[in-house]
Amino acid sequence: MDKLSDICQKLHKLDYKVTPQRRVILRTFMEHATKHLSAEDVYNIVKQKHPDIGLATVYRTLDLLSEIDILHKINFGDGPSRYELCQHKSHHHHHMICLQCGKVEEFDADLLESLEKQLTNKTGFQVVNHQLKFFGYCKKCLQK
Amino acid sequence: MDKLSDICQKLHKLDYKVTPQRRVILRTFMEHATKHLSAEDVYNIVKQKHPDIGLATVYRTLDLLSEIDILHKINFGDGPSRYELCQHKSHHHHHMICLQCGKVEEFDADLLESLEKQLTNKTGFQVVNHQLKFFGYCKKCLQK
DNA sequence: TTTCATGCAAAGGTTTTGCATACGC
DNA sequence: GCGTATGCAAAACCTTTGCATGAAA
Repeated sequence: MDKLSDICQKLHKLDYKVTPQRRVILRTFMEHATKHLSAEDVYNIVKQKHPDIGLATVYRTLDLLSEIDILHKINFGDGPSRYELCQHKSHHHHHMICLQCGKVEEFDADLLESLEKQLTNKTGFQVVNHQLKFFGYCKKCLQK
Repeated sequence: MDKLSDICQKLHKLDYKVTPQRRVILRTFMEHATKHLSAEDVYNIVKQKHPDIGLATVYRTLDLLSEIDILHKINFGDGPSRYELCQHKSHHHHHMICLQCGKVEEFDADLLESLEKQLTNKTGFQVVNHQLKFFGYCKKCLQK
């Protein structure tokens, strides 16, 4: 979908500088597209090839990238906030969190459009995004 | 719905002690049923009539009550976790978070049952609860 | 050359923990 | 009386901030 160069262009257009740190953090998300990384996760991955990076820079970059809708910030209720690339699908992609083992799986579906319309009609609230989490037990844990 | 005495009975049955602190924290939620209280909120309210209570006790009580499904823990992405009484409706009650003013409103609907069934069929994940948040702009902010 | 980004260290906010004491049962 | 719950203070954990330096445009 979005390539690194596309995202750098977006940064440019918005008058943000394209620094090596921002580049390497973005690349980290592309190389771990299926995972939900915390700031600490990103920091540890990036430090291997870029040992001088600071944790504060990671936080600032994640904030920035969330602000401009490149990353999506989620909190699963275990400690830290986690981030994933937005990509186009993200609006219809939800999380299943296993209460036993803590694993987070993903599920794509869009049955919320009609619910959103109903909500706007009733309340006047204009929806721009939603977040849906399912809590329960994953297949593996059920088999035990 | 659930009265204080019912909840105390539940504590009893599970071999937890019914202390004045637990009682007063529960009463706080009953008296602020429409709000989403953080640990600090609860602490400040309770301290007015019970100045010796400790913040750690509040945290431990909120944890306990969430564990046994009396309270429901939510994180709206602004600092602290917040809590509300579960009550029976809570499974079909969702939150609308205004990106402008930060106000949290509630919306009741149950269109997720069919989605949950579909999810279980496809993935084998057994759902016990869900959490749905809508982000957008509230009526008041739209009018400005 | 100007301005924004970075690294470091310190501070801030939220939550958890250890331990001696107090209290429900 | 036994064992859990409490209060306090300290620590742990996650995140933000101030400031001097460094690098992108």
